[in-house]
Amino acid sequence: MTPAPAKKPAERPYHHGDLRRAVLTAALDVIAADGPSRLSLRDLARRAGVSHAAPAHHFKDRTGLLTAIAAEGFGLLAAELAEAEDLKDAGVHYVRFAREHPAHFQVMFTPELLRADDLELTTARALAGDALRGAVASVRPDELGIDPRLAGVAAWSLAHGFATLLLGRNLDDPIGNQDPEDVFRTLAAMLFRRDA
Amino acid sequence: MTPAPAKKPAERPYHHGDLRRAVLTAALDVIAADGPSRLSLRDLARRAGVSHAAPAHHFKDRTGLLTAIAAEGFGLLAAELAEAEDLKDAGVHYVRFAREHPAHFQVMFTPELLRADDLELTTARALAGDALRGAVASVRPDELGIDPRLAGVAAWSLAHGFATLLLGRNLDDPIGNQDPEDVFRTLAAMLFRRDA
DNA sequence: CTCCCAACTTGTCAACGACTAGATTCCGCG
DNA sequence: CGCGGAATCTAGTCGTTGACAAGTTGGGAG
Repeated sequence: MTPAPAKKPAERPYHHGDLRRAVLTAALDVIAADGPSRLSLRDLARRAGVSHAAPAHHFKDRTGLLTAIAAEGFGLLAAELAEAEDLKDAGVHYVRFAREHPAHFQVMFTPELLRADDLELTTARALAGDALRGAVASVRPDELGIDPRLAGVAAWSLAHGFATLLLGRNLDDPIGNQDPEDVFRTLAAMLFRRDA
Repeated sequence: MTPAPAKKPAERPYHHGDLRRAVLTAALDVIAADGPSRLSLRDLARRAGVSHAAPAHHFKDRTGLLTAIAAEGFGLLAAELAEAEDLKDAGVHYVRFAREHPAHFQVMFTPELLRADDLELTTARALAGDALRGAVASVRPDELGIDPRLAGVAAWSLAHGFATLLLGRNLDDPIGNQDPEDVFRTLAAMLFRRDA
């Protein structure tokens, strides 16, 4: 039997074709523009040209939609971190991810919007966690001189804080129009410089 | 006809007394427990024992309430930072503030929930910004060896990221049951250790 | 071809934010 | 003391939303 990948061959008959993806994409637009609070399932349905209850069939409810977005985000983050060459570079990729997927990033770290026990979410998050720990392990222990677990927390905190403040437009003044990734490289160098 | 028999010592008079403070406090409870998204003006009114439209008189609308909370938060943060002795200590106080006022902290850095041009908010934020810059200025330039503005960004990013991840319960595994402030002191030491 | 089931629709309900008009109480000022 | 304006709170309403229930459509497996 053909697996029937079910791409979208039709315009918009009774069946939308790929409503799930359409709703996800529209949701990401709304969140990036106005935040998760202004997200409305009915609005997404309108944008997709379907009835007001159609999205619920794919995501159960609002929380389900946001959980799906977070899970997708952790998958994308894991892929991004996998490309990093060392811990400092992982931070750069972390910041890049936040800037390229601001909606995902925002939802991923707003736990009260998510179904914490969702399987897809927890596995995707674990994947991203593995990627981070892998980056930490790539540093020779004598290079940082402290518990590698704390080094991971330090790197994560610095990257997460920088990314969060950046997305919240809190760093516009201090860093002006410099490339954020370059600025972050400087910060990371402060954290991981070897003692002479 | 005398009104209904008084059930409790303080049967609700027509005027609440300090509804503004009561609504603020209740809102902080709700936000700390369930996040700003589950905040409902009508629910707060019920908790305070007033009609569903009463809170709007003090805060105009939902955004007004959240803006008032953020402004109060920046004031509290400025006071907390003013007690710091140096930049590293300012970070410790920043983390302490986030733990002691999680609801304020969350709202302060969720700009899409706030009225950005609100006067009280902008002045309070400026106050906190001054406090942070003051802490940065307390460091002798040769001690960090880089642009002091970037040092401020680094310190803020580290403290903000650590606090954010902490409140989101993302660091439960890595730091176990250690005192978060102690952990942060270690991280800050990484950032600001002098070369050689 | 038939039947099953996922995708989608229509209808409904309670809750909410926002707005309006009106009632009650407080307080400054004469 | 009392008067009048203003602050505070109530009551009613409207449009929107999330969630749910029940019915409809159509594609595809057998």
